[in-house]
Amino acid sequence: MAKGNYLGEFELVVLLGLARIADEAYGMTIFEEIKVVTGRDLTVPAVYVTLNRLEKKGLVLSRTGESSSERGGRAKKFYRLTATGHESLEVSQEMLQRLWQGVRLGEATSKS
Amino acid sequence: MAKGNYLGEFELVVLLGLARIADEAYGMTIFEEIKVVTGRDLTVPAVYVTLNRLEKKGLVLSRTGESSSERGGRAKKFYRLTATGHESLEVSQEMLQRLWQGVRLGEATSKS
DNA sequence: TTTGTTTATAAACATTGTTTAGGAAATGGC
DNA sequence: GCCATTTCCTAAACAATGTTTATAAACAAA
Repeated sequence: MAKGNYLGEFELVVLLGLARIADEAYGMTIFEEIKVVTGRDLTVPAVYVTLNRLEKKGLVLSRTGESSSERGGRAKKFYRLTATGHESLEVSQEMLQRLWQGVRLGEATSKS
Repeated sequence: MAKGNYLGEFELVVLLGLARIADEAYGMTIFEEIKVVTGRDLTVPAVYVTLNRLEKKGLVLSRTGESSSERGGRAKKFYRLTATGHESLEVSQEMLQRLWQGVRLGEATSKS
């Protein structure tokens, strides 16, 4: 396992997408949430792959929903954050906040 | 090239480390800055590898410093952000801000 | 049983993250 | 000069994460 075990870029995005959804979050919902909020051009499987990896790492947990969707379709897998996933978010947040503090993005970057 | 071309997790960290240093930023300085600000347990080569990749992508630019360090030692490579690198930071910042907004980290995550 | 819908997985490949080992370029003492 | 030491950087390999393409599971309705 990696040294610090920090969240990858997309892992963070998916985790935040999940965290934003109050209830009954599953693959498609998370996909939509990310797409809407970020405008990012992602694909559905990308989200699934990442959710599976996050689950393997213990950052999220899933339960399989009851079979009957409105009309047809495979059962949903609902996700939620674990305590560890929650902590990972906090760690990422703190680290990024500290790094961003002291950065002035609006000014000249090249003078020489 | 990747779809959205977003900054990787460590790429962002290095870019921010660089951005925080007003002048004469080079490998060791950036390494130290990241270490001090984040408390992260990184290695020097990790920073160099990433700087090289960022330069290849046009996000940073380097110039080789004059040879004379205090007493002995190879010449430094000073780095600065390019306009593109600057934009990448802005894009990352906006995306993360939007995602974080609406996330309440202080509350219960599991109820069922 | 066939068709259509929704959701999810599998496998492969590309990029990024991290480590281990070593080389380049300078200084100072002998 | 030659050798040891200091400082900084590179190379190559491997591990983890990001992304795509193709495909399958599970159900409803015709």
